Amino acid sequence: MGRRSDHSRDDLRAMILEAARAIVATDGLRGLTARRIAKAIGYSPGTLYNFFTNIDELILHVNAKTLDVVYDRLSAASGRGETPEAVLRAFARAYIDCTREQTHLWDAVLEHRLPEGQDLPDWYTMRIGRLFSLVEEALVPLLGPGSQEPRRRAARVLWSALHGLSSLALSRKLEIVSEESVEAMADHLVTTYLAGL
Amino acid sequence: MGRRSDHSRDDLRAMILEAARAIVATDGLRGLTARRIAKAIGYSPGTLYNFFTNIDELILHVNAKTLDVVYDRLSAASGRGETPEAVLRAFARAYIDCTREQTHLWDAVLEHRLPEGQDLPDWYTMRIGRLFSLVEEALVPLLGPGSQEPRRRAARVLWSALHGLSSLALSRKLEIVSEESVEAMADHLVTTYLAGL
DNA sequence: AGGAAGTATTGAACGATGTTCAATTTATAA
DNA sequence: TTATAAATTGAACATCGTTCAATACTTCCT
Repeated sequence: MGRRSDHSRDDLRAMILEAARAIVATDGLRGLTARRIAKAIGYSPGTLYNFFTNIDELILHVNAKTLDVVYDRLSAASGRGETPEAVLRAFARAYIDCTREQTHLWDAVLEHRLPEGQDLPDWYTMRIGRLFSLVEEALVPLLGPGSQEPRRRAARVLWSALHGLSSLALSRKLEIVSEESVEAMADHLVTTYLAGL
Repeated sequence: MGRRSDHSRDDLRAMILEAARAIVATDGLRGLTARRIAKAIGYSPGTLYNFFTNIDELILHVNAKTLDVVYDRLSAASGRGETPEAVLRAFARAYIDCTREQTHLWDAVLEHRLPEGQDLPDWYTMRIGRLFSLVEEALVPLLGPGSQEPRRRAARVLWSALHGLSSLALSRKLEIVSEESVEAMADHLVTTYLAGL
């Protein structure tokens, strides 16, 4: 079989990623294989390698999409809330909700590692940086716009802390009884940390 | 080939785990294969399956050992420090040092997931629980021995926060903009959170 | 001592994986 | 219409985890 015109180049690329995303969403990273993606879109495995150099890069794009979704959710949540504390609590809540609604997709973000020696590409790290920035902006009213360094640090620490909380909760390593308690713990974390500042 | 008497049953089991651990330590989880472990100890791949039901269970044991090392290090560090804050800072420091010294081994703990639907065995979750307990004990002088629930929560939140910090640091997702050391951020986290309490 | 019973170990085999690439087929340009 | 370029295939390769009949060794019993 040779060149087809069933789909444009961009469409095909999008189809691959969408199929991969759907597989990860239902079966996790373990369920993702080149042959399965290919079958899902009606192409052969080799076609994937016209768009991605290997499966790792493809996963990176799937994860980038997940990061985008989280970013959008947090952006939407940043409006709800007057005080910085309220905004940050909304962030925490949105983040936890997000990871709970798409467990496998978020798990893929945490689980996946590039092979030894390979660094994350810039277009990927930028998406992580954006999340930090969101928190940083929320801290401006509290710490003042002048002092960049303390604000930067606070944003990183606070975000990392929330990340740790939700990641342990996701893998059920917190031995939590009810699901409500993760939110309660996040609230507690935000309040206490801000009070400490 | 049939039954050998080169090593006792316990020795052989220990050899398998030690070989697996060495491989993970140098090449990460990606480098770990049944055949490679077998070759390292001079046995055939099939032998591994006399001791472990599958590779996932074997990895779980490798990770359990890593958790034990971390626990021992934290225990040793708990002596250094008068105030709760000093103890917790020592914890944070020990934890970060630990994950930095054995990057790949700790990465394996974070990276590995069991197949869908399988829960972590009790002998594994206990090792996680012990780490929480360590933090909880350090909080007794601060929160009093009576109130279990707030102490429990504080321990979980604080530990999760440290975990998030070091896990993001390990995957180099924190140094995206700032240069500040992880140790400084951990110190800041402990101080601020305790102040907030 | 010698044979029987039992057990540990093997290694070939199976189905799956990621990845490559010559061959093929189609679209486009001349 | 023909020539050129591009995209798609699918068989092939090496490797993976895992299984299991065959085998070679230990141990036990007589």
